[in-house]
Amino acid sequence: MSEAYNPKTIEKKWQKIWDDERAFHAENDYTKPKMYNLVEFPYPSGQGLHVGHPRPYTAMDIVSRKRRMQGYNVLFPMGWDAFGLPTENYAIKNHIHPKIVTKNNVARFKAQLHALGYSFDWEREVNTTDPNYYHWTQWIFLQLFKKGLAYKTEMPINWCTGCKVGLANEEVVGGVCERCGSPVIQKMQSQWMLKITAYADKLIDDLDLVDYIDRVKVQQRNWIGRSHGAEVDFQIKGKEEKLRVYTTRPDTLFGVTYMVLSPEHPYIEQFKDEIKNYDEIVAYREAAARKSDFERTELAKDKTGVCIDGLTAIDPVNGAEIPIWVSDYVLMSYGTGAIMAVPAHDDRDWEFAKKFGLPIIEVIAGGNVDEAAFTDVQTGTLVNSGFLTGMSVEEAKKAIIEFLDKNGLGTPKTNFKLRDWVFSRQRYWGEPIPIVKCEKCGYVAIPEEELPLELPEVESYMPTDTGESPLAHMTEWVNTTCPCCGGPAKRETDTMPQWAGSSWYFLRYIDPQNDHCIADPEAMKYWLPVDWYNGGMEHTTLHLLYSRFWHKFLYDQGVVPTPEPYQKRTSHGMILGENGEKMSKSRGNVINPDDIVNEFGADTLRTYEMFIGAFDLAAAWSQDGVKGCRKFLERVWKLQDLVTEGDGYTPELETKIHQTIKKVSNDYEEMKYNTGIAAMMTLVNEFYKVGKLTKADYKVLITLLNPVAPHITEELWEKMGFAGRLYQTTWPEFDEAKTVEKMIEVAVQVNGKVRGKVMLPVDVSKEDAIAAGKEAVAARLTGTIVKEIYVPGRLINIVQKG
RNA sequence: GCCGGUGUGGCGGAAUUGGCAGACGCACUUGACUCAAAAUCAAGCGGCUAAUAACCGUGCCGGUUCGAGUCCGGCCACCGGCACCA
Repeated sequence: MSEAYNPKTIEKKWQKIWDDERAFHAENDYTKPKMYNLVEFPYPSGQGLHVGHPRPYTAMDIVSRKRRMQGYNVLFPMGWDAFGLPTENYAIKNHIHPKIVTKNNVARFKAQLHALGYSFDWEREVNTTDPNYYHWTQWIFLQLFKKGLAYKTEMPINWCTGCKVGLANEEVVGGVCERCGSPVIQKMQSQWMLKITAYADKLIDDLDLVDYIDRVKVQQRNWIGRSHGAEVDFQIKGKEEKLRVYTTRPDTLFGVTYMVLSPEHPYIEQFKDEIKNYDEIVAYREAAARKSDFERTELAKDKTGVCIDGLTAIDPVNGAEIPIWVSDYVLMSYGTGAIMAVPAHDDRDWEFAKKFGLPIIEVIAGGNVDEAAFTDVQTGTLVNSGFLTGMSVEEAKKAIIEFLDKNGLGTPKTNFKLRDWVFSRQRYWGEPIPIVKCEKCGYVAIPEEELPLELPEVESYMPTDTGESPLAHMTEWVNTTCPCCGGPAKRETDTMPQWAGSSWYFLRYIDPQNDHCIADPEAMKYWLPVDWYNGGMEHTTLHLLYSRFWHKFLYDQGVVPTPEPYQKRTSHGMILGENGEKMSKSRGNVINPDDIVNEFGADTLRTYEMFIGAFDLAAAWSQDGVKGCRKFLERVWKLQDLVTEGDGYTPELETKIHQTIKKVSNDYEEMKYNTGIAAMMTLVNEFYKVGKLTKADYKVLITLLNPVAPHITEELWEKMGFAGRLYQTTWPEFDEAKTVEKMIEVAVQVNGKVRGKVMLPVDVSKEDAIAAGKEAVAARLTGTIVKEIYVPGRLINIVQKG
């Protein structure tokens, strides 16, 4: 009898051996086929590891371990995304330097990850708060600055009243701060911006080059929000000036019955003398400005507006004189801040026209514009539209854009919803922006030799209500000289957002110690792109988009060798509490992974998280389910007592073994871990049914299981006296011919209902199969047979009438 | 409102993509072992049934097909994202 399975000792033992043997170190051996697997590096929070972390980490660990055994040079690194507000807030509250807080948190996270037995190459560990790392984050910023893609501008920003910091649009969710839930207000502030919009087209188009799961691509496309249309000029009656609008439906130009300006449109000021009801319009503008984001959303259905008395526009295609309104349903921040309204074919314009009694002119037949706007672009035909009449929407669009262009009345135009990236944060615990402001020279980059520009020590990390970073109080640090003219200058005191360090970290893993550049170009050429990147859906329009942007910029600068950073992107589902709700302290349903490791072992936790359900869907925790997985590992452990000497597979299980190798190998690659584990459970059950197994049988089982449960299998490998280490062995092969059963049970249906079964040889002819099937259900064949179907290896269906 | 996802036993979930619905696991029931319990092992386990008979059964309604969880049309519910983007 073998001794009891004791994960505590086994797991520590093997973790030490793997460390000592540098088992998972990825060499820059360019002769071997490579695979670069990436998981999102964690933010080392004070709470420690969450049970959500091991799900993606174990999944990619499985793929990495399997591919190593298949001969790949696998890079599977880990690091720390350690700048960020929670650390800073904790530091303020407890009067500890954020550096110390970070160090402690990293140590704890690392110990926890280590205890889970991941095959990370710890020699390539990176930390975004390390000056040797953020040296290169700053360097990338300087390249962006030099190419005009980083600029400073005074603009209204999203100001979180809780965190006292500016936020990117992507960080504001439903009018409140994504992180702390405090209300977000608009505040004028001078901000560093990154021109991500310059890459909007490439960020959409190049999605065709990569293998991302569809929902990621769809979400990125929607977020970037590209639309094709035209800008059209409307003459303002009696003036030189024209009113320029953006429309995606220039084909409806004959149906324009009014125009709308955004309340902030400059023409309101410019033509204030002509506008007879100027006071009324200013009052409307002020009322609109006072609306909170929440109110604007809530009131979206109920349109408001004021007609400008004294200004009208002329329709460029038919000379009609059109009133101009002001309404807050038109945004200054998109297009030209003004629209042509076609109530017959736009829902919003239709609502507005109905409310204010404006005319509705149908120009596309196909609907009933008295009832609702007709917005279908597939089926309608143009009417009441001069030279466009009779055309389809598509034809009309082409024709009108050509017409406008030729006559100087408008131009084709593409617009995006994507805005530039607000890159300043008024906080301490981030990368200093390596720029100084000189009275004479303006904003000047600090010389690259001076990088890294390190964070100075400050007395207080407290953020301020004035919107200034804590760094602003460090006068001896702030006051410096201009690298350009030598005159007095001030350092930028804003820091970078947390997204900065994570936008390029996968490059640094390739060559983490390099002092001369981001990473050695030869090494990047070998390792890039990342072959497989798994991460959370919540990062789709943030981190994933930002890092694609930076990578594309670096590609254009010749720094990196590939246009896209990640070849394949997959995403895992969330782990929910036992009650099916999101885990949180306030709900009291948090599971601590340390407790599971202590009670059941890391291998059990890993197995359970992979067995819990489909990898891409959310799944609720179940403590009983954890026990079930421990039981499975116990059964694998105890099989050692049933092992007999012998080279080949147990004859009666040979087919099953080949099938299992095939199934598990495929399932790991397709992230169907739950069914792969189920297949191994079935095989274990078969071994117990037979009552014995050969060494060869056992070898296959523990090799297949190794990526999921690496410690127990490595221990069993040693106990069985197999040569070398399990992690160094090769992945088992299957013989396709041997995965096929010789005799197959086939269902026999009569009129589509199963009425019997027959055992048939796999290669039976259709005629013989049907004959055997008829015999099996002879008693039921009372009518006239009209059809006989045989699906090889599956079923026979006899269709009869009467 | 728009976009995406999901809906299958008491529960988590399978189903080779149009071919025997419920693999695997949990929970439960019964039996063995035990003074007893736990653990372990064995058997059972969708509903209706005396039944291993028949029938019903994959959110709802309809359709295509010899055959539908899977395809088509029309709904409903829940989850996630976006939200006056012209």
